[in-house]
Amino acid sequence: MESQDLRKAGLKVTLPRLKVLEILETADHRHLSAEDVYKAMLEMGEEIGLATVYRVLTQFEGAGLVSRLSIEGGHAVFELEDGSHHDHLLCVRCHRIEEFVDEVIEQRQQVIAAEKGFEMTDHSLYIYGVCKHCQKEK
Amino acid sequence: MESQDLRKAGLKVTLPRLKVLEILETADHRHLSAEDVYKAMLEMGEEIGLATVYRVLTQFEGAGLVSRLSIEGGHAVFELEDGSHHDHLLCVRCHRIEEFVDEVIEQRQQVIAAEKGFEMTDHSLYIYGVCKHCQKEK
DNA sequence: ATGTATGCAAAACATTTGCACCTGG
DNA sequence: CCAGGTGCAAATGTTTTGCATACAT
Repeated sequence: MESQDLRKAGLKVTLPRLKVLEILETADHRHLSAEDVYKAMLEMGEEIGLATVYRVLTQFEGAGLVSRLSIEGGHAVFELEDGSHHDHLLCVRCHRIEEFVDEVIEQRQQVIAAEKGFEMTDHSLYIYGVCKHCQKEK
Repeated sequence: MESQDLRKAGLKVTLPRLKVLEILETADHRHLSAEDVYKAMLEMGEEIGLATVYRVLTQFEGAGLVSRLSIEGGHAVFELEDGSHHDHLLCVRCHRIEEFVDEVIEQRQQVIAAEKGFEMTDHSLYIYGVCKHCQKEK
């Protein structure tokens, strides 16, 4: 029951929050923009303001329930946090997003940060390309 | 003489363009936002509109004279293109930006893209951390 | 009750665009 | 001279905020 997750995060269990969680869990793609969530809510027949969606997603991010991807080109995208770190591959044609994990890269990053005298706190890696699907199409 | 570079790119050699190039070449840091360039121009006593800075930088990007970094947190940053591909390390405290090249990571990215059936067109990698300098300060 | 959450509209940002005027070749 | 470039102001798109109202505990 996700109400617990909300309470644990110090957030009151409200309808909008539960609905946003539900959408993140049941949507066909794991990666949704605030706008996507907003539209999905309306389609579900739930009243909500876009501002609330942003507020809720930001709070969820702070609580570690979701993570925010900062993709090139304006709007942010959110995904449910499942504890497993991973990076992303993005199709420049259809905007499909895939995930991957690569230990070699993870380690090299540590080494590079150390070489430069940085205490690494985070990193972001996006590989852009044309996915299988879109290659066929033309 | 950089007028040549402009002409080669099919751009008229105008004062604003030359000045923007000059600022990119002589600024103390290699990485400047449009706003930074704009302010530098004004300080130099040159009249320019912010819109022009954006237009010029975008054209330069198209011409391969500069590249655009899409860092987290809103505004884009531009650097003079020197032909050598590299990625970036960013200090989360002082916002210093350092560059690095790592063949191992470059290759792994190719492999990952291939495994996922992507034709890789580009990638963006940013390592965030606390730089040497900022570690001492506190 | 009472401190949070919400919705709406307005503000804030970074960036882009329309348009009349100016300028380089 | 004339296509292309510039400045300004207004438009854009995304995200944030102020404030009065509504709700969870």
